[in-house]
Amino acid sequence: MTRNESGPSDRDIMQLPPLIQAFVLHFGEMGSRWGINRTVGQIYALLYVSPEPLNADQIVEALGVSRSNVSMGLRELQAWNLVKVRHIPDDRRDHFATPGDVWEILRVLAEERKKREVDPTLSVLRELLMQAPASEAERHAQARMAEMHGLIEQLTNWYEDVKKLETERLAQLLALGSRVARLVEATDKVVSLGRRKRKE
Amino acid sequence: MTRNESGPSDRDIMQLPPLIQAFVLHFGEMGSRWGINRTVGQIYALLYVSPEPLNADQIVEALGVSRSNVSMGLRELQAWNLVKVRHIPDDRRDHFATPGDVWEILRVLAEERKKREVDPTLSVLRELLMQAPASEAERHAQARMAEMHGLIEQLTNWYEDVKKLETERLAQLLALGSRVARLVEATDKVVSLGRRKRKE
DNA sequence: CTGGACTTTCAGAAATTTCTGAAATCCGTG
DNA sequence: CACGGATTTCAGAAATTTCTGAAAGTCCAG
Repeated sequence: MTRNESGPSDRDIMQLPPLIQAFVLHFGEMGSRWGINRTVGQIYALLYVSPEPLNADQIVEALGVSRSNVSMGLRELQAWNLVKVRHIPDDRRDHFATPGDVWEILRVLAEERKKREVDPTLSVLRELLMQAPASEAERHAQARMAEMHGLIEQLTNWYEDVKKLETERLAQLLALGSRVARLVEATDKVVSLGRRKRKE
Repeated sequence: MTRNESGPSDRDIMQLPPLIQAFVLHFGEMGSRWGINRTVGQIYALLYVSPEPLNADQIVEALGVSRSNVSMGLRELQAWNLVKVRHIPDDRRDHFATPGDVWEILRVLAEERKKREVDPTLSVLRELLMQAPASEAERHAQARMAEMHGLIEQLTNWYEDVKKLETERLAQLLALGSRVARLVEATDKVVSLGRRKRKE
């Protein structure tokens, strides 16, 4: 039974508590800077602060957007692995929730953004670097591309590496911040000392 | 998505070497995923691989877009600190170039994206966390916001920390990858051992 | 000043993205 | 297998963003 009360007036966000409304609206506006649209941002924010999974109609009512828009938004969020379907006993409708652990969310975000924003460029660069330059201009361009490729590869290698760490260790590393540099410095000395015996 | 498919229109990119053209076109298409528009992406790519600074008209000719569009694109890239003006002796026109060092570019990008994508959210979260929750729903929402805020703050603190490192050290750190975790682990032991006697 | 080389601004056109309602599809039940 | 609730699809409407040409602005040499 759908208790679909027609909205009292306009299409605005309805009776959400002000705190939640502010949060949802902010994510909606931020959405564009993050490459997602307003509705998707709002849906995500709403699910993120919701104590239990919501179904599509609840989202429609809370945000005041069309059912089909919510459907598409949820679809996109699922493609991003940012929401998952939960089933509630004795309820045929799909319910949706965000992962509870913020670290998990961070991992998913990093992974997906890398997949969409970095990997394609990396692969184009690789391809272009394979070709033989046909002029001085192309040679120079390729050298620049090689620089870019090298940097991105270093970054992604590092990322692939640290993403394997358990959250516990990751947090420790974060907490260390640049103090870790001192460690590296120390290691560096040891290494370069060792190297000096053979070379230089 | 793409407008200029294979039309031999005179508005297309002109006599760029194929390698450079491919690079420029890729950055144009990637632009949308990066929150910049096609022209801005293309301008950046073009300047990035150019051996010397270009003036606006050269960009117009290379990309086949309007002069005003180039002007706006350059303006945006300058706002991002991704291109700088260079002056060529005996030439009144402004010339533009990207920073040569890819690490410098990385720093600029990180800084600007943080400024645009993270800082506003952090400040909204802080503000919302100050308010007294008026209901159980708000209380729960605030708890979730606090989790998010905590994580973002940890990340930005880490970032503020490591961005101070010289490129040299930064590269070392990257190269270490997750092996740094072992160092941390070891240090952890040493430190906790040492703490019983003395420090550092 | 004035003329000309260079650049920016801006209103509207063009392109793209987002959103919607209606229709179609799916799927378990009676 | 027909019914009905739940969901998705999709064509077009609405909103937003990007792009352009024309006009205005800037700056300097003469």
